[in-house]
Amino acid sequence: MPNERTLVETPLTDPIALLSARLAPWLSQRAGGEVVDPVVRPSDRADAQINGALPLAKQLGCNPRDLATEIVESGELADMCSAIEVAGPGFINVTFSNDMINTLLTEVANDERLGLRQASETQTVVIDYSAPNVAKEMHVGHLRSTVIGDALVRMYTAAGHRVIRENHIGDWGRPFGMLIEHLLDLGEEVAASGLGQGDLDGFYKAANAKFNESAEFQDRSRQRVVLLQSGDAETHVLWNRLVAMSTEYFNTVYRQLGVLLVDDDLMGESRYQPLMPSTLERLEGSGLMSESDGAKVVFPPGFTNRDGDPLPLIVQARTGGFNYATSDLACVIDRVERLNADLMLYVIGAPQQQHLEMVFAVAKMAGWMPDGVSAVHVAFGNVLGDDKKMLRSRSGESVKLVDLLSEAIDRASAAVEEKNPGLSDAERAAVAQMIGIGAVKYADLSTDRVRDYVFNWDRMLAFDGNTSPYLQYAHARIRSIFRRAAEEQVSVGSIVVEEPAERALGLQLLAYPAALADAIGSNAPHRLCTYLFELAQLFTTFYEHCAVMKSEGDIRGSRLALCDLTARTLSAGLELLGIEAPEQM
RNA sequence: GCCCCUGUAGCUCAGUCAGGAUAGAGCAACGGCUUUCUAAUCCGUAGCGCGCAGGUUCGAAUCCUGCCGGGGGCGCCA
Repeated sequence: MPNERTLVETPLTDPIALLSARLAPWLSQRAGGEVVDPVVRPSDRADAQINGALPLAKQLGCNPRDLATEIVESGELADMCSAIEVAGPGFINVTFSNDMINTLLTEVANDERLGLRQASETQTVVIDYSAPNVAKEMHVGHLRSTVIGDALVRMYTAAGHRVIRENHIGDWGRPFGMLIEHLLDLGEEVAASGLGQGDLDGFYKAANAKFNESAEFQDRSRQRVVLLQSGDAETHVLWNRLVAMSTEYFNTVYRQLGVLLVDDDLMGESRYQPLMPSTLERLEGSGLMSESDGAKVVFPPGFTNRDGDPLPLIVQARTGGFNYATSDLACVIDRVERLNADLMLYVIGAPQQQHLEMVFAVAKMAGWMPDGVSAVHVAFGNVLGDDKKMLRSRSGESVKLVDLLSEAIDRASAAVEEKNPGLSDAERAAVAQMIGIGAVKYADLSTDRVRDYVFNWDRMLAFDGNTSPYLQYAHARIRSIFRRAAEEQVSVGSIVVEEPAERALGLQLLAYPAALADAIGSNAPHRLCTYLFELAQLFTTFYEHCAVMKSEGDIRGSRLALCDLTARTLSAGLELLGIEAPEQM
């Protein structure tokens, strides 16, 4: 797996990274040539603390306080700091000089990329996400995959990688026999008015009910599956209709949600069917495959079943059919050999963990994932209701994603109308869309994805706390300042931090690339959320304490520049999360 | 039975990957600031010792072991 450093280039404008880079050679020399991590961390006692003296002193067998003192007295860091002192058992507390902060901020303010550097080694990153099923409703589980995957796509792209989106839709398999037969029974006109209008659940349930009730329908369905798999032309036309109607519907959801997925990203299960025989042949040739209970299987080491016996990955059922393990293996081959993937992310629910681990293990054993190529299961937990159980509608069914999104927009619209009645209908609609969708996405992205989270309208739409509206509001306020600045014909000047609130805001602005690196390194968008929330908090503190337009001259120019950089950082960060930043709200 | 994830203030969550100095935020509670650059804000008070018990370490929410609660997975569906 490529390490964090190759995924995100070390920023040249982050004081902590600069401090670390400055200190590392000195420490290394002191340690006799070994590579030493200075262990520089943000601190609440100063701007940063250097902890590296403690472990190094232990290694060298000297007193940690003396070593820390030695570091301070070396003068190595003198030009970066306005204060530097040894504390406690050997910590070094560092206060960055305002000169350095101003220089770095000026550099970032003049940089369209806000200090982010292009990766020196571009990786090809394949991201598998969303994956709804044809003729089935999208629900909150798809929300998570779609929203998290979309954020990762944007983040990796921003870091300078080549990102390939893969929407592995469920467009193949046994249910398609009954779905096609049901389509025929209804007639295409009627089916289109159902599926095309987004009544996927109704269609699927009706087909399923018929399947359970009618032996005759079951027969037809089974025969239809055979026809589909054997490539019967008429059947394929019908199948294509089903897929087309569903993907059209998915696209309306994607547009509503504001994610990047388009038709070119569709890479459904059906696409891997032709690759499966050769996948099996290659497995056979590798000598890994064996037979068990009539099925063709591979036993990756380390997996056991209930009885403690080795657990197989079944690649061909007793009946001769392929299954999702075969398909997923073919998929790995395709991504590595056709797409040249260096890194494959699977944004799929946590229950699939063992399955994916087994697939990855087998792919490695077979040599399909050579050194330098890696696959990561980006797992996520469930969306819960207030009762801490899986989110359900009042009638006890899973919640349709479209209903959820339109409710979000309705609620946002009502809030906007109350808070800012001056907006025109069109403006309100646009803002409500940004706020409602942003709130839903941010609620999903802002907690550690492996945990379940509780879905709560009031909390996610609140204008304070760690929410999307709070961040959007901070942005809108800045834009408001600039509307006024334009009227008064004043513009940004050069940044000179003076007040504590200005300084704190400035330091946070410089930490943007590091925050992205952190988020990418663990495929954790919530880390970016945390950063942006802190940024918004520091901005509002600054906003309260440092009047911008009421100040004058260089101070006003500097504050405007800080405002501008903050707005750009908020907007860019939100964009990486797939959330829009309104000009007013 | 085995394996995986999870357990931090009343509530919702950061912090665990890379161990550091009195454990953080938001909400709710309480108390302040307002003829505002959008108060959809800001300032302050109070509240947790991190599921439990051991261990490693100069130092543990963070690493290790065991146990407990919650969720999930464990052969021919995907």
